[in-house]
Amino acid sequence: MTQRRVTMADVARLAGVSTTAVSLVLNNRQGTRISDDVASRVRAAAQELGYRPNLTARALSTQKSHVIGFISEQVTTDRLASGLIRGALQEAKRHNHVLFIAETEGESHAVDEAVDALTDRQVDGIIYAATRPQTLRVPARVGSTPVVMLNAVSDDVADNVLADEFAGAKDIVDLLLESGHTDGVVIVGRSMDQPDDEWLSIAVRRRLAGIWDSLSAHGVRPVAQIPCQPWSVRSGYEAVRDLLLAGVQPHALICMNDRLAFGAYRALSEVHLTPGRDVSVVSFDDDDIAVYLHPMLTTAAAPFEDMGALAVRILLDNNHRPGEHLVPMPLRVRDSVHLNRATEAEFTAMRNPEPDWTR
Amino acid sequence: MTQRRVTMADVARLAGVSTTAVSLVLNNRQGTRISDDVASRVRAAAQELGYRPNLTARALSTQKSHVIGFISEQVTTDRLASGLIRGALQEAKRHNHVLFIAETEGESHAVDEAVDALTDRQVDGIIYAATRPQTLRVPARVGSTPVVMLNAVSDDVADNVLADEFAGAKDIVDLLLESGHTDGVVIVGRSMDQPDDEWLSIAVRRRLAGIWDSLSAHGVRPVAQIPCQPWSVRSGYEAVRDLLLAGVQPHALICMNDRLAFGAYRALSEVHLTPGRDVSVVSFDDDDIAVYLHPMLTTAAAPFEDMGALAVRILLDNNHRPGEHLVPMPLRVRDSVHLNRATEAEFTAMRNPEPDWTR
DNA sequence: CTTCCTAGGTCAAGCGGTTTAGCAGCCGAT
DNA sequence: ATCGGCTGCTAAACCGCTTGACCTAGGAAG
Repeated sequence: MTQRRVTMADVARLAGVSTTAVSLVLNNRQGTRISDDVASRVRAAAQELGYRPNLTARALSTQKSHVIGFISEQVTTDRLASGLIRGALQEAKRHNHVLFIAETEGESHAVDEAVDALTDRQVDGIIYAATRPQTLRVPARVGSTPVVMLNAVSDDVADNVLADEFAGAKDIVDLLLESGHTDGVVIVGRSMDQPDDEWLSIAVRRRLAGIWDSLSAHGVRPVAQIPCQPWSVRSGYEAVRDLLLAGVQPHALICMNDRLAFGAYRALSEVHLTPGRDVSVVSFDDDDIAVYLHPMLTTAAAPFEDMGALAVRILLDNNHRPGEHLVPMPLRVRDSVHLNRATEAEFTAMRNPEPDWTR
Repeated sequence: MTQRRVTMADVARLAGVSTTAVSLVLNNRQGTRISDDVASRVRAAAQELGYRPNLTARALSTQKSHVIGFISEQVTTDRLASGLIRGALQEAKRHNHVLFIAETEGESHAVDEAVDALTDRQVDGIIYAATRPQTLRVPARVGSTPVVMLNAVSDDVADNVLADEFAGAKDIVDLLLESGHTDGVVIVGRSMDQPDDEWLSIAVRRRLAGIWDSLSAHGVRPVAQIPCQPWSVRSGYEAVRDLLLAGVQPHALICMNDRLAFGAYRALSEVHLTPGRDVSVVSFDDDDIAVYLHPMLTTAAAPFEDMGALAVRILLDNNHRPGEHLVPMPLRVRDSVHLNRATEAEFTAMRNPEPDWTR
């Protein structure tokens, strides 16, 4: 029951050596002169007793806890924070680190509390993850603990990792246009000349820039651009419904995210237009709903897991060059874009080998 | 830069007392005789220096880390693990605890690794969360660290928290039947007399029992029961499509989960039957997709957040009575069941005040 | 004038590791 | 014989906090 955990002293006693020797052997430190005889005795003893080092004690002594703090506005919400966490988790594990998780729900006093709770526990670094890539102030009180912003930007913090929105947008629109869908292009979610507002985060800005870069490279002008305030299913539905009511016949929809696309699908099906046949649709994020849709959505995936992993790597690598780290957005080529022969050949390899229909 | 963190010794020096005094004051321990004068000097000094205790050191000394380990098969996946984590997180925070997260992806060696990683860090307790309420063996090597199973059951572990599937099922089917939908009842997902298989977890068993309890209490016999192997969107679609093809006209669908319901919706709409008008649909889990559906799904919600919170409370309360802890499943009364006057009055209060359409 | 409380603290030994300085023995060179 | 240098290992300080044992001065009691 209250069996004391076996300590280094126990191992030392059994092996008939000092704890120093045990420490040196078990951490197999180079450059220290320990005989093979002692080394093997120590190892045998440790093995026999089932010794495991107490990492709390080690942390106290070495000032390295092998723990990373992960502060996030929310831990739940579709793939977003989940993906970031999951990526960070796996990368941390490979480096024998463990993750503290804290949630702030956007309240700034909660951020301070979380930072305190983590630094009080000697974390080796802090990852601050936001649900939307915004510029935000990170609490000054981080002391000497390194911080990296994940899916966010801060003036005070050197490192931040973001999705490569520009390239992703360019790629997915290239796919659309090179499949021949250059007429009747509609952008759902935002117009280029719409005035700036709180919604215009860095991510949106770049996503839009990528779209336009591709459009003008192909000499294409959209027939309509519809701003939407929240990027919700309802907004997408209303936007496309109104468009159809106004008599516009779209042939290619560029939706600013998957939720808008979901709404667009509904509006299209109401007038018996089938996505992927009558209208090609591309979108962003690869939200969970993307594969629930019928036909499944072709979308530029937000690479959350990769981003989370990269954040950890940056934190652990103390001679990386600081700055902005962009993670590519992989294209999920599914069924909402009708491919022509050329693009079929080029993009077919990108298809999900096994769409997770069965989930 | 490399500014040393202020320690208790610093505070003691500034206040002109011993570290013992500082410790006693700052932890305001009762029954120790410290003058008000000293106490206030200590507090002032701590305040002035911005002292924060080093919790690693404290943990080493007290053998209590104020950290809880959370091992989960997956951290992501729709509301499931996310909800459990989120609930645990918030409850932990209220008790000044922090959560370590570890993920196993179902591999058993990963479980051992995770347990080691956590116990090496002196966690005060471990929560083991599964994605499906199964009976599973928990590694023996947990030593003296208490464990609670979350959404799972183990013979070796005393405490486990589960959703109250029986009551939830009974409630949601009561709602359906008392709204007058007693003819043409179809159970989608499992038949009562289906042979046991790996899918028949405790949760499913109880859910089914609750359904039948309600049915027989109301003297209702379903016109059909359709087993489905994975409870996926596709299965639900195929099940209902085949049913309709066979000429059965359902008026009330009891779907074993929301994904099946999603598929059922599609099959119904193909023959121009509208859920909530022509056919009432009830379901389980309150998955994310439940509110994306049109009309929104009336479902018995899996109370993941409450379950996570309860697990933490159990772990921290060392004189609770051990055993099985059931958490009620709240009904989400939305639009897929056509209510009659009586049930309207009774259940209308349960409606979500603000459906999160806008997400 | 001792003795005994008691109020008000302090000392020092942990907790379980890491790490620096140093010690003993042995050998070859001077 | 002396000295320096190497090899192989240990003593002890330290990381920052907690805690049971102990110490001291002042007043009350004898």
